[in-house]
Amino acid sequence: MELHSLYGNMHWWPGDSEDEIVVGAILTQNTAWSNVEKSLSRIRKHGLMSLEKLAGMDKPDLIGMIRSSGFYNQKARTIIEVSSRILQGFGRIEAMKREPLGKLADFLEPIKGIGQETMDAILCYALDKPVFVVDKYTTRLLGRLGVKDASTVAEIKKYVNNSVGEDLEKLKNFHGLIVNFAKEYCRSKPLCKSCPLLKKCDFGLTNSD
DNA sequence: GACCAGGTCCTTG
DNA sequence: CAAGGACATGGT
Repeated sequence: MELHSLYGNMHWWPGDSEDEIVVGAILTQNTAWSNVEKSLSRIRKHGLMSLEKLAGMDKPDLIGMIRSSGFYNQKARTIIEVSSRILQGFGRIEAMKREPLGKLADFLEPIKGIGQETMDAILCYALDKPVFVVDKYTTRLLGRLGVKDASTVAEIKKYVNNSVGEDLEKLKNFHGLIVNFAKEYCRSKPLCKSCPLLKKCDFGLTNSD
């Protein structure tokens, strides 16, 4: 709620297509978004920004394009693997969206290189499933705000679901707001003490959202 | 030069 | 299950 008033609405997750969101979700693992953007535009420029094209790429070629995002060996492998599995299992993202959340989670979960957060990001932002994405910022923020019953990822999800329910747009928005907020105020590990929001939120976030 | 970024996997105790 | 290391580039 507080964050909302500061930044307003946003659809969030940069990316023109669902395919690009999937790729971005993998590339951004422990990596600054500015580095990810370079990789994405390189892929786009070569006309390869589709799961179909990516699935058929040679790993060295893909590595050449995503080098700036770091961890390029694992990420290239993951991108190719995810792309070909989706292609084989569903044909394309559109078809995937019609499947139930549980089935999609079971499909994504065993893929190497797709961890909890990446999976949630794909489910939420590419597949429109009502899942709240918990990242390092979220844990830190709620921790700093003194939300005690929300110290594990699972607890945080439950906590957020209690306040925003299954409203897809709100879930998308809330994670986006946290990331934006964090980028401005939370450069260092302990959340910035001079942040105006945190002062207010010692009351705010805990019981509204 | 050190530290960090919208993590994940694998190995140890 | 918690902790520790590896993976890697680019910005401050």
